[in-house]
Amino acid sequence: MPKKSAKNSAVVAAQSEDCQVSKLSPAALGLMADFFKVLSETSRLQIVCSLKSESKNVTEIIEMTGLGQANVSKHLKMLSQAGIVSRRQEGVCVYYQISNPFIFELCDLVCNALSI
Amino acid sequence: MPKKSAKNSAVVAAQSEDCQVSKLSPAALGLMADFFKVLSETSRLQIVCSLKSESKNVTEIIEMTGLGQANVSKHLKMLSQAGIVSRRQEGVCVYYQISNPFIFELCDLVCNALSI
DNA sequence: CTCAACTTTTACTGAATGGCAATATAATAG
DNA sequence: CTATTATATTGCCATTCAGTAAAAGTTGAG
Repeated sequence: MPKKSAKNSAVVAAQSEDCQVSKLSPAALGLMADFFKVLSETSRLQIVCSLKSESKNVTEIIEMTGLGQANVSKHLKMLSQAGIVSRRQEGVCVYYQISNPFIFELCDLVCNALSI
Repeated sequence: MPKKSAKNSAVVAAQSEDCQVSKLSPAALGLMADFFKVLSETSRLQIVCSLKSESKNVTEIIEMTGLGQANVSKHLKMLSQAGIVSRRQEGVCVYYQISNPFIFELCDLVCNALSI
């Protein structure tokens, strides 16, 4: 089983033992902490959820979430820098989409663990 | 009917459809955000990792992580309130242990996704 | 070109929080 | 009882950051 093919699905990778958090250096844990931090705000989770079914432009995200325009723009920048969403410009509109559906698997995992 | 053969881990929960993050109310997303926030600090991840193999008392955690005493105490309180660790007193010592090993599956999932 | 629509950036404020030192509390030994 | 060890709490400071309004930047239409 080559690692390279396993990387296609984050879940598969988790079931193999390529990486174990308990072996990481504090610096590596910092990267992981940064990732969790991006998901640690309700507004950003709302934005992620609004992109579940299809890509949307900023105005559509604003309408779906009810968040302020400047706020959505900043959150999208953070989500983009974290690799969670990707950006695509079409004319005057900018569309965002989920980069890796792994994020929904992760959230559903937590959702079930918390029995929300 | 499960898609694939048995997988006896929290991943199974993610593959079933008990809960989907995309259907949650903002309030429910807030609970999830709070959970991620607990994991969004390097120090707390260090503490969690120090408890991977066995339960430890506060002094042992301080020694393993190199963090300050007051800090460790506060972080343990947060981890405890989040249900990630549990507390057990033995004489003058207080031992903490991971409440649910699910947390390591979660972290390993992220660890692989980030290719750390 | 100008104008309008869409998005990003900047400047600001208030709230939350990590780390630290000092103090307080708890349990046990002597 | 007092002393010691272990843990928890409090007060303070510096930093981070979500939210907002205003300004700036970008794109396409006419």
